[in-house]
Amino acid sequence: MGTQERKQREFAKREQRFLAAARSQIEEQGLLSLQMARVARACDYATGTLYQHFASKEDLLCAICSEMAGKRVEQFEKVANWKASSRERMFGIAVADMLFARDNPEHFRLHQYVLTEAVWQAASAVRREQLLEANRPLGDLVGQIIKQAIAAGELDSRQRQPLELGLGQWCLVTGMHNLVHAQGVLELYQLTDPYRMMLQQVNALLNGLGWQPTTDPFDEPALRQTIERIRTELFPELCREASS
Amino acid sequence: MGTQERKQREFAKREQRFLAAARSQIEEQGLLSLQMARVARACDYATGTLYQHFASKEDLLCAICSEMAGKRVEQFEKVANWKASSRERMFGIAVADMLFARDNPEHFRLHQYVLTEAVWQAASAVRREQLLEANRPLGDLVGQIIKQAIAAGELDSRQRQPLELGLGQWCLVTGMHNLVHAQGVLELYQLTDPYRMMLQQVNALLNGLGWQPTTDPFDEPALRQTIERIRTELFPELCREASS
DNA sequence: ATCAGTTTATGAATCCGGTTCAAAATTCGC
DNA sequence: GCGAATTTTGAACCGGATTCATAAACTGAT
Repeated sequence: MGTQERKQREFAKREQRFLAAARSQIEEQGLLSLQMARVARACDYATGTLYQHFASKEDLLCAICSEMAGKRVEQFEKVANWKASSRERMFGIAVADMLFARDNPEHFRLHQYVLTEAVWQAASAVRREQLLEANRPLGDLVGQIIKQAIAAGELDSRQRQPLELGLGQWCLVTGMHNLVHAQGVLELYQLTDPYRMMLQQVNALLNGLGWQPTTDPFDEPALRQTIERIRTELFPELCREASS
Repeated sequence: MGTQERKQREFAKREQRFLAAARSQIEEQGLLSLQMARVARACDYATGTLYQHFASKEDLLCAICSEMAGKRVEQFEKVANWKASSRERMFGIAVADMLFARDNPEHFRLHQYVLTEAVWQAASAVRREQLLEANRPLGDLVGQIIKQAIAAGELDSRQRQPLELGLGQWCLVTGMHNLVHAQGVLELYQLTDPYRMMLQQVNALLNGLGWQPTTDPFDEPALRQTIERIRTELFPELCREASS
């Protein structure tokens, strides 16, 4: 029966509208002043209708995060399918994330907030699962790259699971996203251009894992050139300057 | 005049009591159900009195974080003053943090929450500054170790600022604390014993930076032995098992 | 087209807990 | 001991998330 499906489609569409409205409110006024009633009003619905979709405000935030995660996965996919060495692609993952962070400044802030105990617990189990699932491909893609590196003899697995080897870069990148959003911390130590530094450390880490071919992490011109190449080849639509 | 000072002391003491009460409530019932009125009641004061000390709930959380940061600094100091090579001390910092995380399971959860935009903005400027200052020694101590490593010829600075070189480990550790507290993420990829993996990646990173003497990150017995040595020599009071 | 039954939308009322502030209690200086 | 100044009190206030009784819309059968 077609009516059933049409309804479902319309329901899904409405959810999109709610999510878009919420996102735009966050972008304009910050996470702090997001109000459920306003989101509903902005889409010409009553508050209660919004609650047909989201069990709570935190649930809504979780859903926004899942949506964004999809976009991030797309960027990771481009890198994973890139015709380049395993090492270049692994490094490309970090670059992609840096570009993603610049293109979606609110995303990691929100992500950080959502993963907080207080928020996480207040979201529905379904949404939590959904967010985890939306993020799973990120790990899977990185895992693939690592497997290929091992198969190609460019990395010695040392009998580790693929993701175990990639965990360091994962944490390094996550940690930097955090640091960047922690108002005042980087300033405290006068660290500027954090993502450039992050990429240097990523290269050092990959060298330390023995991932071939090794590169000089502190060769700045080469670093800039690599970043530029990745941007133009894989993300031509992101045309902003390379400087942080 | 002595009365003035006595008052100040008593005021400070009361603040301690409030902080302790809040901490114990968080420990017992979770961040979610911390209530200002309950904290005040638990210390036999009225709600308003609590607000003489803390401008807001978030302000209180920030203060708790600062207090804990002091304890963390003490642990870092022990490592920094340890009679051991620069490389061992740098690695020791990561171990100290791992032990701290086990000993204070709530700390990093809270820290993560407090650094969130929504919470950070709601704390008073004074508290924010105080928290940053409480954390500054962490970076300073690491910076010292790095300087000494360079001076001793165990690390090539490549004309970087000390902390720039240490940023990778910093992010790696921070990222892991985050991951560990993000319910469900590690399970998703069946990663167990995350801190052991973190320490391996730290060693790989230090190797990649050319920090002498290099070690084999995946030599498990050696890793366990090193951790055990650090624990017994520096943190005899933390006597729990080494397994995660 | 009409009707009973069912689903969905509405938004005012409820609830919750953080925050305030006028009144009460205490302390201070004399 | 007394009036002024300071501190404490906790009930009232307030904002905003959430609920739910009611109204509206839809469904499918006659």
